[in-house]
Amino acid sequence: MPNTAPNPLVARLCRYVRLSEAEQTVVDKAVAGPEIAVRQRRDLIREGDRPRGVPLIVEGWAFRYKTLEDGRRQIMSIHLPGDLCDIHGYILDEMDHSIGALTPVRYVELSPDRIDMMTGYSIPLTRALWWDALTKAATSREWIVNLGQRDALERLAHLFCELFFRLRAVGLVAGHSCDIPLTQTDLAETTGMTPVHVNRMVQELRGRGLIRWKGGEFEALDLEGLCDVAMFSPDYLHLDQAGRSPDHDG
Amino acid sequence: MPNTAPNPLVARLCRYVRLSEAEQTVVDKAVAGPEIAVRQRRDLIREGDRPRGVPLIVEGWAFRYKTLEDGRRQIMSIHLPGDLCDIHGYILDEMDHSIGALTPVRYVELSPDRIDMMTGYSIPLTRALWWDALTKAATSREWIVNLGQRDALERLAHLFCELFFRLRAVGLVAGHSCDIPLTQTDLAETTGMTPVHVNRMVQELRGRGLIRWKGGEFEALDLEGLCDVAMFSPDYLHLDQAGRSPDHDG
DNA sequence: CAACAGCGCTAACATGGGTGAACGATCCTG
DNA sequence: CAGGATCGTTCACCCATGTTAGCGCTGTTG
Repeated sequence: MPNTAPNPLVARLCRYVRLSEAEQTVVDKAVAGPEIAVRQRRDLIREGDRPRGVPLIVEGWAFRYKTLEDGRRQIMSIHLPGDLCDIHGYILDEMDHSIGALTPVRYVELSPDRIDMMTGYSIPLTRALWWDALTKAATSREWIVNLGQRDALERLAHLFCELFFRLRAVGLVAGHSCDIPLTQTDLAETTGMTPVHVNRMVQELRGRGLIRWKGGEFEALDLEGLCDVAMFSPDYLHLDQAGRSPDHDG
Repeated sequence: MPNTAPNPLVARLCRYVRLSEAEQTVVDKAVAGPEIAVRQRRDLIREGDRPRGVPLIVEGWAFRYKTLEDGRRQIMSIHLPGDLCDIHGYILDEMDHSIGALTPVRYVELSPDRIDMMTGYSIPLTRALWWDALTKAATSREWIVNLGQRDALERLAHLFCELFFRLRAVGLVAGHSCDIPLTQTDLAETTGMTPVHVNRMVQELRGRGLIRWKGGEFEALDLEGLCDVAMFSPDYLHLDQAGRSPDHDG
């Protein structure tokens, strides 16, 4: 089958390390497999399930979340196209949280042996996969800082910044605009506030002329200003090419 | 040199997987090396430094933290004896946060090649190391849930529960007691509240007869009650032997 | 077309937790 | 022994954020 669309995992790993033809082929083979489609608001995997393999998001937005006994829910991470969800997570017996689809999602499930095929293949490939895992760990730590130290406005601004930079790194930003298909309730469950307060803070960011956001269409009117409010620095994303041209989708 | 004290990393990995004599020897060799002592409140590594190797905590408590421009500080994780700090973190060019010593700390720094020696040695060993890394990732996610969804009392109770279970798993609990050598300011920087409010919440937990905590000596007077308040479930720690006898100190 | 659900938005009110300041106890140090 | 630092503790006050309720728009479905 002809590979018209570029393999999103190859693209991701090339951000970290220069991969040889042979290495790229290995990754291609690992990713070759049936794409699975999940409808919006359905789960890819549920807490308590035995993990089957490692989801690689091909299209759409997914998220990890955990629900407390009394129904409160926290979104613990957001996964964009090209994101590998917890490589090696399959060795645990049981999921301690769920992964759901924020939008319609298409993903490939990499089986353990395909993962092993990649991780064992060569030093650069191993390194690239590790780099990816470390970046995710760093992001998760940054969310802890966000929730622990920043106030509501800063927190929201920070999340917008992170999403913007991550989307840009995978070519999903055109000019200063991108899709952010989250509801205000999603943002609330991500930033640990109520939907009502998210609304107040969104209005504030709009009022300051920092963002436009309507019907899922997001525009960073003043990216620098937004970063300032958030005290955002993209270091933790370890984007090699953080400064590269945003409209690089050719 | 005779190994009187058992290798803490071997002990840790044996929690996850049964290791052969040969595998244990490999781990022993990887850990063999000079112990480094850090004084209380000093840093093991600072943000911006190039990581040298992977610290393995032998004794004492360490913590990762990040400081915002305006001085606010968040503790992102706590490392107890036997904890390996971010295996493979050395492949990043630069630390995006710091690691400090809460108490006097003794640690060994595993060089990259020693890490590689272990990770490549055998399937069970690789798996054990992964298991450990995954557990840390899960803990980090749980902290996100804690900060995002639980209120101050629950958050504090949850932290005490986590520390208690983790200490118990490494044999540092006797009966229902253990050392928790944190100041209330440390707890504040961990749970995202002010020291004043930490104090109020500690009093509340004491008042309910759930804990005793004085001069660093902690006692879980009513562990079940504490877990209830916190909505704590130890699942995410993936302790094989969560229920084992607490006073198992040889 | 009617009914309904999801979403953004607003308003009035309630409260959890922050703020700033102070005091005593303990410990270290000169 | 005096002075200073650190830590736990308390208090009075106030603000950021939660709570509850409701409105209107839009899209979906029978």
